[in-house]
Parts: sequence; C-alpha cells; structure tokens
Amino acid sequence: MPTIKDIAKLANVSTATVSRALNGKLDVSEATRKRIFDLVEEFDYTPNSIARGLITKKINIIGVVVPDIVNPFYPEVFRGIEDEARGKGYSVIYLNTDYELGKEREALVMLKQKSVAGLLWASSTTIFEGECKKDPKNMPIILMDNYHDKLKIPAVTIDNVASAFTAVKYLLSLGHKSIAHIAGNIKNQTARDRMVGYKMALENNGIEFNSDLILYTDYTQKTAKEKSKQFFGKYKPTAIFVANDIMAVGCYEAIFELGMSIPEDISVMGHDDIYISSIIKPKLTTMRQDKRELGKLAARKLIAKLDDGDSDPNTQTSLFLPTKLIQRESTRIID
Amino acid sequence: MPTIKDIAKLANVSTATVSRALNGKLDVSEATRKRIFDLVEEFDYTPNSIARGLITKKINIIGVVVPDIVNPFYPEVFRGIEDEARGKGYSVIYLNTDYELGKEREALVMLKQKSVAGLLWASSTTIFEGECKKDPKNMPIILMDNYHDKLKIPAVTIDNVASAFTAVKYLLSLGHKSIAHIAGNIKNQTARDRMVGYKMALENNGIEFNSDLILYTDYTQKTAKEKSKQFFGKYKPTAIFVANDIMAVGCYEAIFELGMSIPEDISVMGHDDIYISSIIKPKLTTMRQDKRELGKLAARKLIAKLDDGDSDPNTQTSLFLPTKLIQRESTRIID
DNA sequence: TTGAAAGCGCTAACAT
DNA sequence: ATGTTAGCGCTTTCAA
Repeated sequence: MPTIKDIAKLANVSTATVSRALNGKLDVSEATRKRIFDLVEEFDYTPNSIARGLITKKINIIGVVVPDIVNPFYPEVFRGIEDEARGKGYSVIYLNTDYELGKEREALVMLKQKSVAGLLWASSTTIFEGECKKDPKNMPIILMDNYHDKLKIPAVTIDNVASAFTAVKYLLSLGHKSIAHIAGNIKNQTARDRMVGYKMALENNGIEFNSDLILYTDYTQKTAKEKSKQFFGKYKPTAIFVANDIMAVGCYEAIFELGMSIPEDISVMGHDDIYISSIIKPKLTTMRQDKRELGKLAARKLIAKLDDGDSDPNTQTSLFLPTKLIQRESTRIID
Repeated sequence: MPTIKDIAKLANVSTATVSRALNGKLDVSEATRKRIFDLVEEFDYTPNSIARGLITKKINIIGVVVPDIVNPFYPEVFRGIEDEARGKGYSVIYLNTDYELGKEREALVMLKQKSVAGLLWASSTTIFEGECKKDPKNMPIILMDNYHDKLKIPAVTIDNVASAFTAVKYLLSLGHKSIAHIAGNIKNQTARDRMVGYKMALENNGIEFNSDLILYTDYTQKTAKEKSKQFFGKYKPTAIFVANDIMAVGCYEAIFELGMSIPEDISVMGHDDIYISSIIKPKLTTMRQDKRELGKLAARKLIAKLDDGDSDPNTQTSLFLPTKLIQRESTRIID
C-alpha cells in the first residue's frame, strides 16, 4: 500500500503539499494538484485513516447505539444510516444496549475510546445527562426515535403525541368508546408521548381517561402478551391501542389464546408498521413511520455537523417526521 | 484523557515499560507491574487504539459484511457477533452489500482502508477469489452462512445438504410424492447445497428429480411470490420445500391469492426459522438454525485467530452447525 | 528488568 | 504556493 511519502516523492513535492491537495486546501497550484491526483489515481492511494485519526482525534466512523437490532424496528433504521454514511465516506459501528443503562454507558466508553467521530443514539431510557454534556464538541450526538426535553441535543424522531392522537382518533371515529392502551416503557420519552396522545384524543372526544385501561410494559412482545392475557380476563374494551407493533403481536397471541377474534371481538391498532404487520393475520392497522428515512436523516444531520461544524443551522435543530395511518384488517366499525 | 506518558511519569518509569506491562510482556518486575496497574485503575486509563493501530496496522474492530440487515435472518446473527466481540474488546463495523458483487468489493476496500483487524463475511455470491487471497495474513476472513470449495477460507455455517435432506425426507415421510422446490440464488453455495439435499432425498426415495418443479429465485420474498403464482397455475404438487422462510412467506401469499389453503391444498416447508415463521398463519414448518450461535462462533473463531495467530488449530477449520426440524402447521400427512 | 530513541502515516504550524 | 519541522500516542528495537 502506497503512503503519502510515495506520492510526494513521485510528484516531486513535500508530503505537506500532497496532504493539502488531498484535503482540498485552496493554496495548491492547479498543476501540482493535477499531478498529485493523477498519481493518486494511478497508484490507487488512499490515505491511512488511522494515521489521520491520530492527529485529528477522529476517525471517519460513526457510532450507532440502539437497544436491540433484533427488534424489527431497527434494521430498517440502520439501513438508512448505513446507506447515507457510506455515501459520505463514513463507516458505522453498531452497539446493542438491551434497554440497559449500564450497557449504554459501556457503549459510550467503547466508542469514545475508539475515537469515533460522532454518535447516533436511539436511547431506550432517558439519556443520562452527564455523559452527554461531556465534551460535546469532540463527539456530537444525534438522538434517534427519542428526544430529550432539557438537554438541547438535536434529534430525529416523529411527533409521537400527534401520531398517537391520530391513531386513537381513528379508533374513536370507528365508534369505539372503550379503548385500552398498552404503553411502552414509560421511562422513555417516546412511550410517554404516545400515552399523552392517547389521552388527548380521548379527552378531546369527551371520554374520561381511565387508568384501569392502561397496561404498562417494557416494550417487549412477551410482556405485552402476558399483561394482555391478564387484562382481558377483567376488562372488555372494544378496542386497544398498542404502543408498538411488536407488542401488538403479543396482544394478538393473548387474544387468540382467549378464544376471541380480531376485529370482531376487539379492534387492535398498532404503531410503527414493521415488516410483520402486513403479514400477520388479520393484517394490523397501524401508524407507519418511515424508519429508513429516519436513519438516513439522522445520519445526514450528524455528518453535516461533522463535516461543516455548526455553520449549518439545522445541525442544531430537531426533526419531527410525519407518520401515516395505515388502515388494514385489525380494526372495524363498532355499532 | 490520560495518555501513556502520564502513567509513565506517575509510575516513575518509561513509557516503554508501561507499554510492556499493559501488553502482558513477561519482562516486567512484579513491583512495577503492580504500580502501573494501580495507576491505570486509578486514572481510568485506556490505551488509545488509534495510536496503537498506527503501529500494529490493525485496530480492534472487526468488519461484518452481509447482504442486507433488513433480511430477518441477519439481525440475529449480528447479535451473536456483537455480543461475542464486545466481550473480547472488539467493536463491529457493519456493511450491507445488497447481494451485489460491486458493493461487496467496495465494502472490502472500505474495510481495508480502515484497517479493521479481520472480516466476518456472509457473501451473497460466490466470493471472488482474488480479493480473498490478497494479504490473507493482514486481514483474516471467516465466512458465515456460506463456504467456499476451492479457497480454504474457514467458515461457520450449517450443513445445508443434510438440512435440506432432512426437510424433504420429512415431507416424504408424510406421504408426499410430488414435491416442488423454490431455490435461492444458485450462484450461492448455500442455495446449491440445499438443492442438492432436496435431490438426494428424492432419489433416496426412488422419486425421479423433475426440473419442472424447481423455481429459481434471487432469495427474495417478492420473487418467490411471483414465481410461485405462475408456477401454481401450471403445476399442482402436494408439497413445496422453500429454500428460506422469507420466500416461504412469498409463497404463502401466492397460495392465498390463488384461493388455495395451507396445508389442505399444499404443504409448505421452509428453512431457517426466522422470527415471523412462528407468527404467520399457519405457522411454518421449517428447519431451525441457531443464528445467534452462528454469529457468536464465527466471531469467536475470528478473534481467536486475531489474538492467538494460527497456533490454535481450529482457527483454520470450518464449522458446520446442526439444524433442527421444527414441525408446525404448514405441513400435513397426505392420504 | 528497564530506558532511550526511532518511527508508524499523517497534519498543522511556521517559514519562505 | 510550497517546504521544513514537530508531533499525535503508542510500540519496538537496541543498549544498558
């Protein structure tokens, strides 16, 4: 593998000049620039990013931290990130945190130690403030699928309140009056927001919020199934809004095991529109979010910050993407 | 962040000694070793992996190359890899290749440029030989979910011939005589092997192989659906063995759209046992492979090679994991 | 057992 | 517009 020295020698210039040319500095003459680039081409030279990293304290790798790649929501987000990052010359390091604060912290340490340029973070819990404020300049962070009220960390997510509102509003428009809600982990801003949207829609329609109709979970299919099974023993709502599709699957299982049917006995509404939602029977009515786009825009925002600093104003702001109601077979009009 | 210099100064030794102690060289006195490690502990010092990488030409990151993380098979493999790698102090860079040779080549270049220590490679097509033979010492490769006949690259995969054989044998044991096969991309060794197993089982039971009953695909759900729909217009086998579960879903769709039912009109057998296979209706009978284990063992093999060189003999050999028949609802006894 | 010194490949002042 | 020099944080000869 050729080094910058080889190119310098062949071009009859110093390594500094080659470095300047390669990094697009303006003070290089056209002639030498061309000479250098021709050589680079000819010998297929690529700068050693490790050596560069030693100086700049940064390597062109971005870290992605998510709860669990096995959760069908994340692979799509990841594709969006990887596609965008690769196009801009960045690679992606991926870490799972299993919804555990300890692993999140550990992930952060690993990533810092590896000098990644920046972070894309889908935190499962409310982000711990200390870590995030520490050298924010050295390692910019963009939150995904979550945001933080107090800290001003830019985020790319959806408007969860509005989205849940739309979902429940739809259920109401179908004539449902007794609507339960399976909430996610309420340590999570996203889960809280979806519950807020649920409440708002209810109150907006003159229906009183009933805390008995709320099932608290940890966002997993298993828990959703267990809690649902218990719940339906006691309560008979005509509809249920589930905070994500994976839990809706758990809810389906419970309903079927109890000998009930969807949507005849109960309408089920999910959220996210993951891959399986259109495959399960009955097909799940849900709110679609464009997961790939989410990843792409988050990566774009981070890389903009990395490459251009904070000159671009929208590297500092958050983005709230729209969601879309997908009507399928799991909901019905109630008489 | 403290550097090796800081530790050296505090310990009253040279940086060389600190380096030696940290790298477990034997020629450091117990006293100084302890002094150094105490300091390391106290100041939470971690060596800068970039600086180290500049010398060793390696960074403690391993590259993972797969066709598409959105394909539900891979997230689980990835979890296995990440868990194992993290435990051993390695991070993981992930690249998608979309079943395209060009992107595979590009991925390899990126990874080399970033000086990753080694590669875990789930190649979609038969690996291109040139790239793999080039400096194999510098960047060891372990193949996943695939292997290569001619090149002696160690692999971690399953015995696809045996697995497909078992699958089809099961169908035969149910009394089926006319069994179709949806094959994967036959540029791929895995796809070819599964077809071989299919043939062997047939011939083993005195049933002649009929090429009309083979559907060639690119491993995607969409293609599987299209080809199935055409196929079932002309042929009426009583069973079909699909080379993977994602295509089985496509096959389901085709069958349902044609107004047929599973397993009454046709038995469907998949392969892999991905997440959705136990969720779809009817639940899919399939061959389970332990994807997480696959990833874990592949990572373990690679890291063993990285850390211990080729002294450990099983860094050179391939591993063929067993699969397991999972009987569910999509297959039935035929009379 | 330890230290001094060189150098990995690159960038960034500081000169010219 | 270009070259010289120093140095990023670490490992690794070579000496002692």
